[in-house]
Amino acid sequence: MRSAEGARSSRADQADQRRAELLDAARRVVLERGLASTRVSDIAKATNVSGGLIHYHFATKDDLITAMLRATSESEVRRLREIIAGPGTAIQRLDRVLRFYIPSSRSDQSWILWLDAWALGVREPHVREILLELEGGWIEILSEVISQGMEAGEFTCDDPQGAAERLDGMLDGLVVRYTLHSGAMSRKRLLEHARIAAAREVGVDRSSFPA
Amino acid sequence: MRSAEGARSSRADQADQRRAELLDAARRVVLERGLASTRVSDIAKATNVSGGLIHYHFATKDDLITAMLRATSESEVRRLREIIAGPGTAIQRLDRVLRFYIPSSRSDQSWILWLDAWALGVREPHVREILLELEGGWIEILSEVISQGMEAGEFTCDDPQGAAERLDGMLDGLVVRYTLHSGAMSRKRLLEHARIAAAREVGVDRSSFPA
DNA sequence: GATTTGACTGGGTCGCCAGTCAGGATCGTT
DNA sequence: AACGATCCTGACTGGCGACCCAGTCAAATC
Repeated sequence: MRSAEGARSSRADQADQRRAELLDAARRVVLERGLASTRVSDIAKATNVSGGLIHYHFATKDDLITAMLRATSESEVRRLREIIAGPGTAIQRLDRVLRFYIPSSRSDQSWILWLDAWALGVREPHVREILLELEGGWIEILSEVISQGMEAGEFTCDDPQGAAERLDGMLDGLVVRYTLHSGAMSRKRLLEHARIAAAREVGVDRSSFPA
Repeated sequence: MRSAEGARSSRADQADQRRAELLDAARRVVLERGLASTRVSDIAKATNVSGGLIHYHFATKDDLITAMLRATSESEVRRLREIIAGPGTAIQRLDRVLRFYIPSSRSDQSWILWLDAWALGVREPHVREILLELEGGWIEILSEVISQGMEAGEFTCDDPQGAAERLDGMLDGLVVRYTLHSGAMSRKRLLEHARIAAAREVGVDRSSFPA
């Protein structure tokens, strides 16, 4: 069942690559145009591919969108895990997580995707499930860093899970505000709020955070 | 330009009433079906009215939706103002605000509207403006109650505005979680989080809140 | 080198839905 | 009563967009 094990470009590989390419284009197009006004043909155009090909690889538009959201969510959680496995004190890692949460600049509109997904998730159980896993991932990571800090004697916290839920919620809410009305909430102020709240939750002084 | 000042049912009144009725139906339909799959004809059906009539009172569907969101937002802010103008100690009023924030039961899905509106607001400046006013209203009210409490000597807080922003953000984020996955976050737990965070922000003990 | 399999094209179809329009009913005014 | 303004109806349309399909082409297999 194939020429040699060195074969890098079998038919299956080609299909996988094409699917990944389509997911990528889908993400870009949805970010740019919004879920509501994204057409299958837009994604086809962005990939320089015929409209028919989309439906060859994905049965329906919903399938494509759902797969794209799943892929994005999984890659986000993967990067998060790398962060908390990284070097530094617990507070440094916590700070890195907070900064990863927050859009890195005015032009980073990646959160738009999740605003669309939240609205979609209300009606679509598959999407809702993806969102549940993503949020669960965030909370778990936060709670894990806090526990690490407690073991290291850096932090004090009698309910890491609860603290993680509160922090995660606050960041979600503030990022919505920042994404929608960046004029009313600067990135600096957002990060400051995050550090103040996090410092309180883990029982350290706000000045313990890096400048 | 009219019979007597006692006239309660002039043509203008009738039109106003019909418009209000349509806005109300629009809200119900959007909550039930979601913005994305709400048709103008659905709203017409829900009002027992012809499709054409909608476009007699509202030029476009967008106009109708925007007006509905504006009306809903304004009524929400109005009710909020009543709460903080009400009786009781500052902490009682603060608690009332928190409880007004949180959906009153599993079946209260009113927040779905704002999830849809957030996604819409990314592309529609008019909607974004409404959202800005609504959030601004919440933050202002929170900050006002906190200030009242400080004047009364109940609270300590060196940045009421910042505290209000953090609380508002946290509640937004947690309510999203509650609305989307009520299984992962009970109303009780949500309220508990709100009280813990609020107590910290205003420098009182969590036990100061009503049971 | 013949045949099969899989990737891909592009035109077509079919249903849906916002918005239009011509006309009808009802109200207020004179 | 007559008339104009306003409210309302329901059939219609024009465009759009997801999905289908018949056919092409190239790579894999025999």
